[in-house]
Amino acid sequence: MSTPPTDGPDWRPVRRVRAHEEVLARIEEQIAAGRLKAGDRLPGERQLAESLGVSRASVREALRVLEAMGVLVSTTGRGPDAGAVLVGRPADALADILRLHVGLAHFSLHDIVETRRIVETWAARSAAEQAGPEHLARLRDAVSRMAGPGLTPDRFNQADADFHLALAEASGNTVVATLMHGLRDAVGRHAVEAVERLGWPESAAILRADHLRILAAVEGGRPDDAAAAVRDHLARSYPGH
Amino acid sequence: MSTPPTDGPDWRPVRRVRAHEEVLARIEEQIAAGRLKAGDRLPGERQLAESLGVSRASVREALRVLEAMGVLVSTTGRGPDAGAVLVGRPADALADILRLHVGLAHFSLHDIVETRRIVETWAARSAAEQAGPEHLARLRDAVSRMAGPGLTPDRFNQADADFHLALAEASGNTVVATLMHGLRDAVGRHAVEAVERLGWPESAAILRADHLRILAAVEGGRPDDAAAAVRDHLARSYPGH
DNA sequence: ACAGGTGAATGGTCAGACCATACATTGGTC
DNA sequence: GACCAATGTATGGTCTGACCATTCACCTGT
Repeated sequence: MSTPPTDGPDWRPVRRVRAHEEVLARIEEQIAAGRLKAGDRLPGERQLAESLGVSRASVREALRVLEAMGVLVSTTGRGPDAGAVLVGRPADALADILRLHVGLAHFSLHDIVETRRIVETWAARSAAEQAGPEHLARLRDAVSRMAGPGLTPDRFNQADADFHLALAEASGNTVVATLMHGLRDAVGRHAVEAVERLGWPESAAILRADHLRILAAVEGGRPDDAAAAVRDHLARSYPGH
Repeated sequence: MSTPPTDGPDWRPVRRVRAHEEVLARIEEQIAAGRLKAGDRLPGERQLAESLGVSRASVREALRVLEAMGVLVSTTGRGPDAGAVLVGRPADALADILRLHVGLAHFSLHDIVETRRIVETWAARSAAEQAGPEHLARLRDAVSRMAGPGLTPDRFNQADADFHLALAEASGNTVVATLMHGLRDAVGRHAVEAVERLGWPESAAILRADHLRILAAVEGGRPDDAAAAVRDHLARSYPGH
C-alpha cells in the first residue's frame, strides 16, 4: 500500500476520489467484513450522509449504483421493511450490462450466443447428472405450457425462458444460472424473431420437440445426450451464429 | 404493450418510475437506435436535465449507473474530450457485481471457480484452434515474466493475470474474455493465497510449469491438451473447489 | 509568433426545502 | 376490550440554487 522507495520524488497524480465512491467503499467494507448481509437494512439516507460526512446526494448516487448491481432495493414509507435493504439479485444487473454493450457494439450477437452455448451445454450436462424432482417438475411444466389452446408467441416465449432458466438452476451452480438468465435476457427480442422466422405456429411444434428431447435426456440421466440436444436447439434458434 | 381486455377493471398497481430510470431509458433508447455509440459525448448534465424535464440530480444518478456498468466515463474540465463519453468497458463492472455478491454469500467461491473452469477450458480449446501470432506473443511474454531475478509474489500474480486474460482474448470471443476477466478479478485475493499455500518460491516454479504446458498446447494447436492443461491448473490453484 | 492571463463550460458537491408513501400511534366509538 | 378512523412520522423521491475545481478556448500584450 505504501509508495515504493525511489531515487527521487515520485509525483504520482492524486487519484481524485469522488464522494460517492467513498460511500461505496465504506459499504462494501461492511459487506466484505460480514457486518452487512442480505436482508439487512441500511441506515436512512440522511443518517448515512451525516455519519460519513457527505451530502445526501452523494449517498444517493452510491445507492443507485448498488441498486443497479442488484445488491439493494429501496422502498418508500415507514416500517421494518422500508428503506434500503440488501438483496442478492444479480440477474437483472447482468442482463442490463450485456444488453447495453450489445447496443454499443462492444459485444456481438455471435459472441453472446456462443457464450450461451458454452454455458448452457455444461448446465444441461450437470442437470442430467443431478437434477432433483422439483427441477424436473419445473422443466415438465414449462414444456407443457408450450402447447395447448390459447398459445400465443408471447406465452410460448415465456415458457421457453422458464425452461432455460429452470435448466440452468438444475445445474446446481448459481453463477451459471445467473449468467444464463442474463445472456438470454440480453438477446430476448431475438428469441421472438426466431419464432417468427420459423413461422407460427409450426415453430412452436419444432421448438417444443427440441425441449422435449432435452427434457428426456435430463430425466434419463444422459449428460452427453442433454448437451447435444441443447447444442442442436441453439443452432436451430440462432442460425448463423 | 397495451392492457389486455378483461371482464372488469384491472387495477394493476401503478409501477412507480423514478426520474433517473426515465433518464436511463431515454439514453438506452438512443444507444439501441444507434444514435449514440462508443466514443460519442453526452450533452452536459445541465442541458440533459433541461431537455428531459428533470433535475440535474436525477440525471447524475442515471449517469452514475451507466458509469458503474462500464458504459461511460466522466471527466471534468472543458474541451472536446471533457464531459460524459460513452465507452465499452464492461470488465470492471462485471468484476464488481461478482465480488459484491460473493461477499453477500449469494455466489459461492466454489461456483465461481467452477464457472471459470467451464469458460476457461473452452477458451483454451478455442485459442489452440485459432490464436494469432500477437496472442501467442502475449502468452509467451507473460510466462517469461513468471521467472527470473527480482520476482515477487505480487509480480507473479500480475503475470498470471495477464496470461489468463491473454488466453481468454485469444479465444476470439469478447464476451468470454470479459467474463474471464471479471471472474478472475472477483477471486483475485484468493489467487495470492494459492501461491502462499504452495509455498514461495517453489509455487512459482510449479505454477509456471502449468502455464508452460498450456502455452505449449496452444502453440501446438492441440485443443484437447490445452483444455486438460487448464483444468489441471485450476484444480491445483483452487483445491477443494 | 509567442506567452500569459482570463473567461467559460464542464463535472463534483453541498444545503435546504418540499412531496409521496406507508407504517405507527393515538384516540374515539361501539 | 375490540375495532376503526384521524393524525403523526420516518422513509425515499425530487427539485432548486448555489459554490468549487478542473480544463481548455480565447484574448491580449509583448
